[in-house]
Amino acid sequence: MRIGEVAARSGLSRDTIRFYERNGLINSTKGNERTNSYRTYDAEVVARLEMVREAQNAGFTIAELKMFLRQLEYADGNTFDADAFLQNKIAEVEHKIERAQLFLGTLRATQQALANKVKK
Amino acid sequence: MRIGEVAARSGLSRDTIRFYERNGLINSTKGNERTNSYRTYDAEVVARLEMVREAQNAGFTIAELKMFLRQLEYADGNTFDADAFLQNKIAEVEHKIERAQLFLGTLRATQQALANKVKK
DNA sequence: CAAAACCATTGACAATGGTCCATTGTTAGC
DNA sequence: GCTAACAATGGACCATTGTCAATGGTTTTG
Repeated sequence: MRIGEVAARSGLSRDTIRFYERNGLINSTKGNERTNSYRTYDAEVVARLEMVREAQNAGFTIAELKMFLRQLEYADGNTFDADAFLQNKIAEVEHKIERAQLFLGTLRATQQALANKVKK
Repeated sequence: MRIGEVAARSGLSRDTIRFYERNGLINSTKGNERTNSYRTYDAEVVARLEMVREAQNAGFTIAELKMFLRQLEYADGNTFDADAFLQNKIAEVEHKIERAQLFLGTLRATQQALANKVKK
């Protein structure tokens, strides 16, 4: 499929998709028609973009994502790095979740306090 | 206390603290000595900076934090906005946590897949 | 009292994650 | 065949979140 369709399916702008491609998060091939220079995207990139969004939400930077996705691809030779990297990231995300839950408590308490103030 | 102590206690740089103050996340007063222009910080700002860090971790931008902290201060008149704002934010953080947990699953699965590949 | 450490202010710089624009070319629909 | 919509490329631009350096003054300390 072409970039427009990827954009429509993923909800991202074409510019963003190209930006991600420049940064190595996805890739495309040259397309058959030799009349143009349009790129062709595999259907799987949509899923991949989905994952990118999840990972970003979890605090991954684009540089980290690039590494992570490379590991998904051909995790053969340098598996040591990959494992350590993942281990780190997992711990990081876990920690982040814990702290978010704490903060959620703060938010709820604030809401509560506010409600009381109103009733009074 | 002066900015240096705040920095030491909070673990943030003086520049960052000033940056936060410029952006309305904390404030200071003028200090008694009229020989200098040093600012004085209340002890509570350290706790406040702590909360700022938590909130940022949970995805708050500085602009949002500013609003939130203002509500904590004098949530009297416009409590409607504050409540809606908090409600929104709570839902947002909850959603974020859920997604982070999903992604954590992906990370673990990847780690698992990698481990299997190695054993093979 | 001299030097080291601290403070305020200003403005430049930087990294991250995009977004927008202009230009040029291609394709699709009427 | 014309026009609208789509695509590629390059570079400018943007907001956010800080960080750094220069300058000029103040305080602390040995």
